Amino acid sequence: MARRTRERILELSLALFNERGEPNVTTNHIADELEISPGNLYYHFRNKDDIIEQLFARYEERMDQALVQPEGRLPNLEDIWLQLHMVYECIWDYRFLYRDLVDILSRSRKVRLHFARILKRATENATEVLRGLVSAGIMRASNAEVEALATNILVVATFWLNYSGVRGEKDEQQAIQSGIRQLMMLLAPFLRDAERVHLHTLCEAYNRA
Amino acid sequence: MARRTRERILELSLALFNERGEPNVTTNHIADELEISPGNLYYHFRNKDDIIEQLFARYEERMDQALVQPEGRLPNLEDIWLQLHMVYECIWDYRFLYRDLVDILSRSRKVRLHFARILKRATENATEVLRGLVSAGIMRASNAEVEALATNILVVATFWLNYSGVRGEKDEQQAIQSGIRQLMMLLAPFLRDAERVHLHTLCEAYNRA
DNA sequence: GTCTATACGAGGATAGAC
DNA sequence: GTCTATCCTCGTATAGAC
Repeated sequence: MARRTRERILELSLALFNERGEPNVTTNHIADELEISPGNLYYHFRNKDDIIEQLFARYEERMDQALVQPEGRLPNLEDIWLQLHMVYECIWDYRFLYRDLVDILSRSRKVRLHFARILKRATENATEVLRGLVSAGIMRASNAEVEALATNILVVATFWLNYSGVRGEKDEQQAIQSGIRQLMMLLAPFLRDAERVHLHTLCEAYNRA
Repeated sequence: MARRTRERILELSLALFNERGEPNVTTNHIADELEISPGNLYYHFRNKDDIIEQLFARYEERMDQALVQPEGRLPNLEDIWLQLHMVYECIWDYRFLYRDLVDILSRSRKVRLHFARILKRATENATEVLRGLVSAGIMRASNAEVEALATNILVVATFWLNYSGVRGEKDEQQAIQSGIRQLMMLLAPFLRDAERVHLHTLCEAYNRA
């Protein structure tokens, strides 16, 4: 039962962190709900931060997958939409990280460095996609504009769930859909007219879905 | 010395919250640094949340002032720049609120409602300014675009200091300047060519300042 | 208004038996 | 691997003297 208990601790921790916020979940809560002893929990993990670091490692792996680019061809608007969906799903599944981002990063150098890496990679990814759109003639923007746009995409993506949560939005799918639309509206003004119409059609379609 | 002590508690609390993060500052820390007793602190405030609510009231008043529109004329780009500066200065001075926004809002219904009010007012303000630019012919955008743009401005403004902090930026003026530039880059693609050039000149000027 | 002293509970963590 | 028992520390908050 060793692996199993360790796994159950991680799963429940993630669920409780997401639901109640990491600062509001103690090791005792976790042990209680699993009906194991606190001592047992501390057999499997050095401390609470250890649990968070293990969860972060899974988050990082998942996000890395979501940031993989299709090889050998330029992405179209549907590709982008799909990728944003995977990114937001990942953020949603580990939203406790984003809810208390500054505190969590301040407590662990390791997590801080790895999060910086993810942010860097995501920025490069966004920049690359945007440059692809520009060189395909789908989008028109200067280098400075691409850079600023990539940053704004990162900021909005990183904090959208916090923002929509503060605004009272509770439904996951709703929050994710509106998050994607916000990002798309960020790059819409740079698109050619034909592509802008295409984007609007996509938005309409997903609004009804 | 009554008013004075109360005032000193509020001032130091704000400074410590901003510096170390609200969750990492206890009432004992505050009392210690002021060289007063914990009991004395609790004579002036019911509890820690009471201190936060008082600080929030000051924040709210300050932000309300920053959101006042000049009467009787449409704002130009310099007006907008100045207003954004006042907004960011206010956010900076109360950045502990933004650092742990979700947690702080979850603990106090009062603060939650008032923050929602500020967010609403800021969104209306942004929308109004954008509509002004559109009707003055300085900017071209549909209603849907104005709405999405206003939301993105709010998201970026709300979380910019967190984002730039996570990225390692420590200098206040630097962070604020880059925050303003990011917001300006958000509306740049909607501006007429002449105004876009004007904006770039402004950016250059402030970059050197 | 301010202090001293203290109660109380919570959370993190460990020792040692089984 | 798991449990029981326990410790320690910290943070909040109050009582009562001055």
